[in-house]
Amino acid sequence: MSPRSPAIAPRRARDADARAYHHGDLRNALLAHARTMLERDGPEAVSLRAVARAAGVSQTAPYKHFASKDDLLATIAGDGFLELAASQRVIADAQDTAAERLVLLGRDYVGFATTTPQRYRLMFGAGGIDWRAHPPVAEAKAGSFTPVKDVIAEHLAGERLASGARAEVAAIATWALVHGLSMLLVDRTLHADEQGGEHALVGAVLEEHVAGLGSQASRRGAAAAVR
Amino acid sequence: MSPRSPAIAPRRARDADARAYHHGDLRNALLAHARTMLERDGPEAVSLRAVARAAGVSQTAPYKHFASKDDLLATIAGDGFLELAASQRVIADAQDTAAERLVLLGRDYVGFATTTPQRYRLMFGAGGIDWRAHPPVAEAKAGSFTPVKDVIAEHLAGERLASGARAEVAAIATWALVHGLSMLLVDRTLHADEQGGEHALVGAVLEEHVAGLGSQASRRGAAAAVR
DNA sequence: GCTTGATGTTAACAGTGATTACTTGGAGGT
DNA sequence: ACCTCCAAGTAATCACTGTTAACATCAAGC
Repeated sequence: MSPRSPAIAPRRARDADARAYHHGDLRNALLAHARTMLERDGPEAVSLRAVARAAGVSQTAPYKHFASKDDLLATIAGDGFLELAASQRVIADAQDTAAERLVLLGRDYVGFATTTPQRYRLMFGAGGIDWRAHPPVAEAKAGSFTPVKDVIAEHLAGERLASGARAEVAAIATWALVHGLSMLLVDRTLHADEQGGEHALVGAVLEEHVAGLGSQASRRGAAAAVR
Repeated sequence: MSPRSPAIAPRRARDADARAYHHGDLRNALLAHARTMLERDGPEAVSLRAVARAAGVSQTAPYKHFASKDDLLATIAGDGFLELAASQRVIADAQDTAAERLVLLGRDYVGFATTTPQRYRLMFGAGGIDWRAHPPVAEAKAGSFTPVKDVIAEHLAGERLASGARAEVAAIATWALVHGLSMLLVDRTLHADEQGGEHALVGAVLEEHVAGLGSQASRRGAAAAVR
């Protein structure tokens, strides 16, 4: 994201007086204030004018850096997906068992969601913005899912009956499970502290899921589902 | 929901002229138009004024029937949760195996979500309304989860090691799985037709999950998660 | 038949996203 | 050293939103 950030900052030559006519780094300042307001009030309550006020500029100044309010939010969401993807990639490439990495991936995913819950909500549709209208965001979103998909494939590689379709289903199920858990926590439908804390809850749910993935019973179940 | 609907409609005495000064059944007309616009444009784009226009009434008339826009949306969401809960209850009380009923519950749940996707988004936080500020909605929401919880408890009742905590975790995992799948379908992150259709996808995911729930492996997994 | 209260309407306020036309001032070529 | 150009700021304005206050209407009950 942040496509046009110049390699070397051409402004802010004088270092002292921050309040020139030209702001110096308004784009990033706007993003920072928007992120703060996003996490405080939620995506629906973020106002471009309020962001501009917080940055100390006129209400139309943001339009020199973002085509629209949606464009600003898309930048934040896209950065979020890239951040998530990078974090997941590191875990996926670690040395542990595939099963262990799956649990770690799940913990990391849910942790990402609960650390910046409003951003997570934004990333998954809460502002009513369709990322298909913002291709870089759509790409980053898809990319954030590939580490899980890879590790699932690896986890099921040693199995008989391990068709590609089965790995695909298992990957979708895992994503759905972790995403659903994140959503229920983020919108406060579930309260982690009533379930022994996030660590214990995510651990219990994921260990059960991953163990089930490899079991004889789940193979029978998956086979039965085809009919 | 819809608390104050009179037992017998006291107006619309003359049946012909629909355009009296008093609308006759404005409350329900507003709800109907709101539902239509909700499903067409999403919760974020629903405007109380547009709803009023659609009903052919002044923009402040809705305030005689709803305290605020959020109140109108809360009514729709609450009705949605009641509808979902009723449908789930019927399946939970059917004659099939607990395992079979779990799959049917999942199908029903995902079907509910994908039939009226924008309403489902509204019910789960899109629109930025916190149902804790609308107690009847919060109750209806909690109630829509109990059928699954009951059947999970029943499913695990025959097991050794079947502590209440384990059933609780399994219920949460199941809810998260089905809710996550619904969300991914509803916000078009996933496309059911690329996965063999919704029926096949939900079937595959749920059969695998339910089979895993009862397996030896999942018991080992759940035990391991405690550490 | 008069009063009353629920159900409408009109007018207004503050806040929003966005567009247009303007000003400013720093960077680079001559 | 100057001068031009254009990215990055501003002010004014439009259409729209949620919400409130004050006023109008009409059906029903005493």
